[in-house]
Amino acid sequence: MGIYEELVARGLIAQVTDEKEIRELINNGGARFYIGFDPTADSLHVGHFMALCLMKRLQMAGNKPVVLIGGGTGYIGDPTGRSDLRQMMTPETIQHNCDCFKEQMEKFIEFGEDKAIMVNNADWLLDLNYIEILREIGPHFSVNNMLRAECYKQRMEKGLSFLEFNYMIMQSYDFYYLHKNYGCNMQFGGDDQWSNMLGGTELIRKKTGDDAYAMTITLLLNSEGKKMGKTANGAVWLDPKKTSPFEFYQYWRNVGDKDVLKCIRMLTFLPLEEIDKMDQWEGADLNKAKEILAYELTKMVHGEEEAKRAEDSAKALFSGGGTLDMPTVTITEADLRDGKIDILGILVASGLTGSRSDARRAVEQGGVTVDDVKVTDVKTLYDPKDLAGDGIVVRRGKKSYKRVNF
RNA sequence: GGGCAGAUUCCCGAGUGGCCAAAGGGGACAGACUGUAAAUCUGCUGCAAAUUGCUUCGGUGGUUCGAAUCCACCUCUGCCCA
Repeated sequence: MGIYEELVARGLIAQVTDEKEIRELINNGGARFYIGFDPTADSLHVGHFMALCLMKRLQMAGNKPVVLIGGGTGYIGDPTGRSDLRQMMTPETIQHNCDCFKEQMEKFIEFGEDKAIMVNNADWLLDLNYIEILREIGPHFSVNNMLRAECYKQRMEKGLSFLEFNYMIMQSYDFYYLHKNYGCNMQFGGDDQWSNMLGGTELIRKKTGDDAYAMTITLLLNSEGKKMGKTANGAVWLDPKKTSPFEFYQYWRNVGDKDVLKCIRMLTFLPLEEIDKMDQWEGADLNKAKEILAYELTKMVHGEEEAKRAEDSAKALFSGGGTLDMPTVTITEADLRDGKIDILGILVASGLTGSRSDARRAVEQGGVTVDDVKVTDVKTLYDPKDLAGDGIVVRRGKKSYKRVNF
């Protein structure tokens, strides 16, 4: 089975420009492909992770990856899939984000001579001359066609600025530039990037007469059609400072039944035969699949040691027993009132609730536990002396808990 | 540049002088049931020294005993015309 067939079997491929040619190309290791990453935040998230894994798979099949960091396109902002105007980022933020991306990527992809290379489109986009570029590539774009593209259609009602309108052109130019200077013949991207990517293949054909290909990766959607890798507080980040390994583990441990196998297929490197076996699992057995998913992904992102710790903590927390390794918060003198602290104060100080009102509600609804004993009185007081040493374990709801000491 | 419409709490969206911390829905959170899933039911969703008080309806000023609601100016967004 070639790499192309494997990608299909894993459900990773969404759209391709020319199936036959692309299969031929990547199965024989002939692709020099790029994936672009726009530095919209200071950490990569799950969506990027998928793309990086795809790079790795293709690289293992002998293809040459080019990581393109959008230090230049970050100045514009991709309107795709957004209903409102992106906030413009300052050059400093963009630079900072690029640096963060670079650091994280180096953990997944090997860069170097004859391996993967990393480029930043700031290097060529920022110096473009407006008139020159207009004359060079402007004639090859039809505004009529662009307006018909799905990504802009969605914005026709809410408004689309000229700035954002140019995003597609810049991305197309990137592909063209990489084709000319690095022999890049293929682009990968999220399925929402389809129109932007087609812009590139067409520009290349019009400018050089060469064929270039594009292929999109299936967006990881859950059974309700929502993007996965998002929580109420934002994305699931790869940076352990933004999403702790435990939270990361829990996110995957908690995916819905209908989504587990899809995630395992798309995100892990487990052999397909093994996954097909899991496909037979039903009901409570699926819990095992979730453990595997969570463990595998945590291992890939944070390393084996962290994955084990997250797994142990989860087991201790949900299956009872065992002292677990948990986030600890230390109460300070400033949190005390008359030498003591009440339960509400503890909840707020530990970050388990956002405000005292919020904490009060949590207690009133019976959602707060201290050392496994339900707290029923909002006015319960604690003496800091009792919190010395190991302190107490405060739990809010089923899944959030903190150790609190003084 | 001209005309019109609009900006309400996490989101959508009602409210057009007091009964408004603001309907309804979604989401989030908590409880029950479970398998750390889904579905369902219940509660809850500005802040606090908590049967009360304080701050909030794009911004700033004003009218009024009283303003999310009325007036003036400003900012932003959409539509139409240029």
